[in-house]
Amino acid sequence: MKTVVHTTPLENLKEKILSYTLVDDEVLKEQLQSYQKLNLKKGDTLVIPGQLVQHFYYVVTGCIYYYKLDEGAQNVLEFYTDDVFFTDLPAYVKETPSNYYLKASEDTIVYAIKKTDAENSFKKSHQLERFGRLSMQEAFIKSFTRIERLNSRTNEERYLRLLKKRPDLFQRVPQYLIASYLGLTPVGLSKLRKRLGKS
Amino acid sequence: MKTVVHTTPLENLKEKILSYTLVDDEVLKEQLQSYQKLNLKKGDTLVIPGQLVQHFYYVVTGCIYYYKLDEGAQNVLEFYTDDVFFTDLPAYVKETPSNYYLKASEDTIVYAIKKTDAENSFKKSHQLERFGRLSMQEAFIKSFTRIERLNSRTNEERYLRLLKKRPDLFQRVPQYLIASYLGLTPVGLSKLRKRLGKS
DNA sequence: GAATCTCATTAAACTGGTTTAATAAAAGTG
DNA sequence: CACTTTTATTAAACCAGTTTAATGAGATTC
Repeated sequence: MKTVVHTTPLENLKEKILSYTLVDDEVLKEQLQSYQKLNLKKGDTLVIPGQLVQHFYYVVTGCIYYYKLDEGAQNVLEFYTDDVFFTDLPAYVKETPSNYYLKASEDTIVYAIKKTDAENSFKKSHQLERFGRLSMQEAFIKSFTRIERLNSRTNEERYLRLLKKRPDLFQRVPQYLIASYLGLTPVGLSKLRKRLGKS
Repeated sequence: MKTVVHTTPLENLKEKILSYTLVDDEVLKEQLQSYQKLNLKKGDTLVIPGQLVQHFYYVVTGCIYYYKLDEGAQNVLEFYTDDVFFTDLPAYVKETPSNYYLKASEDTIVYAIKKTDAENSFKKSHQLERFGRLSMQEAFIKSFTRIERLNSRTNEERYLRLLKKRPDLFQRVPQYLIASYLGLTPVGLSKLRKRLGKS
């Protein structure tokens, strides 16, 4: 009989928060109670265009992709996978209808916290406010590296970089979504791959 | 004789901070004392590659552009103009040498706060921590809209959008930097403009 | 005010993408 | 298993950008 160290999803979230800054146990406990667990099936959506975005999310396992439709074409901005926070921030902050989809590309477990709860906790606790600042800072830096890549690399470099940095994506997400993320058409990515394969 | 309401640069900064959240007067006063005023001439740099980035900055007037060199070519990521906070965040946060330049494209006044001072103030004051979080959130959203544009628009749309949103840039910054910001060569931008002019 | 720099435009040849459409292969589904 | 749906590849025609190099037009400097 095997002894398994069982990590609950909520413990993942707790560890994640503590990775940013120290938070007293009672405060953290109360904060964690504000999160609601959601089990999403492949294809389920958290947000669709026109909706208000009243939650902040955390992916425990699975993959959420963030995209919009431009003249019928999916346009992928980001993939959120294991142990990251996300939401549609512009809509969340401004409380205006979203222009985006947040959709599970596979079965996915997320925790959701209501904006009002999140804001109250920031107001009540300096420590959680700090966690908020630092996680936002991290998100900003990630977003910055995205800009860096979009701006400065050729498609080929971006493809190779993604292949190296997030190889799991190529297993779990269809290639046409990756093409979109790289700013290519599926045809374009296919040609690029062919070109590389030959050399 | 004219009566002029004179706004000092420091008052700009004060207003900016208060635009995010309430901060008690004494706390704010102390915070403002941590900022050092810098008068930059056109071409002066705040950061060059290889340097550590130990300050957070605020542009009062003027324009700082944020770029790196890729095989000799300037690659512009952002222009920071009046009343915005900025720094080279990845280098600032990780305390690793910068890969970028921060350079004045015209005579520019900035305020600078040392990282240690900034961090202390966040630690001491929940209100300033909150200011930190909200300003970071705003920066993230701006960066996000940049990704949105880089990712989803054609060069033509991006050009027209920039022309509309930040017409001042076209007056104060050479066109080849704008081309770089749009992800084009100077030649490419020139052709694009020609094409548009004709139609 | 002549000489020098800096910046924008144009031309020509080239290229890595696009679109559209057909085909092939793989993955669900009853 | 056969059927349908989804995803990836290929081909062909096209185009918006690239590079390189020459020219032009404004600023700057002495």
